[in-house]
Amino acid sequence: MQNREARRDAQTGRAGDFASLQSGIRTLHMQDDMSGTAPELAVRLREAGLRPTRQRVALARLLFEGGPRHVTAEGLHAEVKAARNPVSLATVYNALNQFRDAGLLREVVVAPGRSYFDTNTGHHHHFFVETDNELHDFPSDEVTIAGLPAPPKGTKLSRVDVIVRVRR
Amino acid sequence: MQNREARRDAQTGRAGDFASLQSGIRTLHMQDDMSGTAPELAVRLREAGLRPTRQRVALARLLFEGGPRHVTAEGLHAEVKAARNPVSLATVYNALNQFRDAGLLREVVVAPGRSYFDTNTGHHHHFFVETDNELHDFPSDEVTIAGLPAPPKGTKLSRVDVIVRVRR
DNA sequence: TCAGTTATTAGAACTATTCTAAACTACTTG
DNA sequence: CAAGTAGTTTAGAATAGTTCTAATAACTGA
Repeated sequence: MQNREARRDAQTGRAGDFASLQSGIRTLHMQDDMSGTAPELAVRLREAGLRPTRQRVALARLLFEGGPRHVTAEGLHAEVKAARNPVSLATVYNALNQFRDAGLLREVVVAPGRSYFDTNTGHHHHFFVETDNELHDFPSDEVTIAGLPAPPKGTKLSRVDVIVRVRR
Repeated sequence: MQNREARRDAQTGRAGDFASLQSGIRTLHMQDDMSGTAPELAVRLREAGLRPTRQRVALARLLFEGGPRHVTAEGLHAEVKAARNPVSLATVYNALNQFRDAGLLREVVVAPGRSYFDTNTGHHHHFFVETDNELHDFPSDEVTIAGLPAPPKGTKLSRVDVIVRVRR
C-alpha cells in the first residue's frame, strides 16, 4: 500500500521558490470558480482525477461553496451528518487526503493530533489561537521572510510554513 | 485534571516580541552550563521545580549532555533502554512535557503524529526533511520576518514557528 | 447494459499519547 | 534518622485521531 509520504507528493510538488513566499491575501480567492454549484464542482473533481461521487460532491460543496475555510476531519464529518448527507468518517478522511494530494486543500498541523485542512491553497500563513484552537489566515499581504538559508544539500524546497501562535 | 493547554503556559509565557524573532544560531548554545555532569543537571532540574529523580536525571543527561538535539518520545525511550537505565514510556512522556513546560525544551510539531522535542530553546527555526523525517535547526542567524500583522484583538503573541519543508 | 474499475462503509486495527491507581522515592519535620 | 507526606514512577488500560480491511455499492466506458 502507498504510504503517507508517497501520498503527499502531489501536494509538495507545487512548492514555490523563496521569492514567491511573500504571502498575499490578494491571491486568496483567485479560484472563486471553485465555489460553484454541484455540477461545477463535479467538473473540478474530475479534473483532479477524482470521480464525482455523491459523497465527494457533498464534501466539496461544504468546503468550496462560500468563503475559505479551515476544517478538521471530525468537524467536516459532523457537518455532512447535520446536512442529512451521510458520509462515513473513513470517507471524510479519504476525501480530505485526496483533495490535499490533488492540490485542492492544504494541510496545516498546529499541535500534536490537531491538523486542519485549509481551502486556501495560495501562499499565505497562519495565526493559531492556542487557547481556543482557532486557525486564521493572515490578514496581510506584506509578510516577507528574508535570509532563509539554502536547503540542505540534495534537498529541494517543498514549502515554508509560518505559524504565529497567540493566546487569549 | 489539568488540561493540555494549561500545561503549556510555562512554555508560551516566554514569548518574545516580533523584533526579537530574528533567529540567531549564535544564541543557541548560551546555556552550555546545561550540558554538565549529573549533579549539575540535578540543580538545573530543582531550579525548574522538578525533583531530580533517577529517571529525570537519566533523561536530562541524554538530552543536555553533548550538543543540541531533536528527540521524539519513542526515540528517547529507546535510548534510555539501551543505556541500561530503564524508564517507562509514560515517564518519558511526563518528563518531556514537564521539561517543556519548565522551558528546558521546545516542542516542534512537524506532521500529524510527529512531534519533536528540541533542546535548543533560543529563537531559531527549522528545516524539516519530509522524505526522511529529519529535523534541523537553521544554520543561519540572518532570518528576519517582516510585516507580520498584529495579533488578533485580545490575544498576545506566544511564539512564531517557521518550518521550511524540503524533500530529497 | 454490463463488465471492470473505483469508491464507500462499518468496524477492526493502529499509533501516539494520556490516564489510573497502586507502589515507590525523595524531601521534610520532629 | 525515623516517619510522614507529597511528589514520582509504573504497567497497563484508556483515549484520540487516523488508517486499514474486506465486503458491498456505485461510477464509467464500451
